[in-house]
Amino acid sequence: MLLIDKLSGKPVYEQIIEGIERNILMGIYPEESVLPSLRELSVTLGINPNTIQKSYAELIRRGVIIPSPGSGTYVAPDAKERIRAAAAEKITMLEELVAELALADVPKGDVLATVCAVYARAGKGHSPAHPNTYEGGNES
Amino acid sequence: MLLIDKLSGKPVYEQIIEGIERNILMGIYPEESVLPSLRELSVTLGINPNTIQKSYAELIRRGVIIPSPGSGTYVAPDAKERIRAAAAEKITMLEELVAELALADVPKGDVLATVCAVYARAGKGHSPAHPNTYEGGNES
DNA sequence: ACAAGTGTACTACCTGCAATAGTGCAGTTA
DNA sequence: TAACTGCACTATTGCAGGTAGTACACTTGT
Repeated sequence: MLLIDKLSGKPVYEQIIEGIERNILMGIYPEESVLPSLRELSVTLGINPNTIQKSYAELIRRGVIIPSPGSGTYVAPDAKERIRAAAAEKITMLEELVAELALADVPKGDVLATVCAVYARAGKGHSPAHPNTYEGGNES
Repeated sequence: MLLIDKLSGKPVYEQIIEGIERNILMGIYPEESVLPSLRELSVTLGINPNTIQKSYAELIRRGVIIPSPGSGTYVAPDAKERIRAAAAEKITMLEELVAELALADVPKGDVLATVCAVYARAGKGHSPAHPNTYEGGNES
């Protein structure tokens, strides 16, 4: 399920985007499956349909999901790949954040330890090599 | 000098806060020295005095700078310490960002390499222990 | 053919935040 | 005293996030 925190200060439509991408990466929304409809998500999340649509529109723009008017909105066959490619650009953000920490004399060891801890928690400490072993293709 | 990018999307007053903190950490604004007056900064940056004051007010709230009405605004004697303490809390942000990267299968090695590269560039790769021995940087 | 559900596209409105603009006041300093 | 300082206040503009409601064209299942 998607969890929305209206008090987090973070725009709701961004939370929805991140939540959907997370669900896709975790396999909760498998590639080529149907997403909840705008109105359905709107009801379950208690959020205006227009806000949902804003999120969907952005994901469509990124090629992560594909709309099929009258039928529904589907997870793109290469959704995970696209999400990963976009996420890789977050390395830039990482650089900026680490630069601030370095400037503030946060020990390099602390930062490295934090990174390792997070990866350990995520259970992805090993190199992923080629994550191409996934599900069989069919589509509408 | 402080550089403000009005097109960055980042609020100007935040850029001013970060710029001043950076200048303090780098010794450009030494502890206990006088900061530019509201009106002076307003002119040199081409920004409304109220915006500058908003930035100063936040830094005052954090105890990083100390106002002396009629006289000027001064860098707190323990300004660097306070800034560093606040910056250490950015570890939380680091955790969140790294978690996203991990989820997107960005190799742990890439992240670690990025961290090391940034620290090397910053010239702070060695344990800081007690960072009270360096710089006499000044300028204005 | 029909009804229900789908995505899409609008317009209008409210709210809060960032920023500008201007004025005035009290304190400090030379 | 004059000039500077920080401080406080109001008003206004612009923009982004979000809500609300409507309408339309398409697909699907019966």
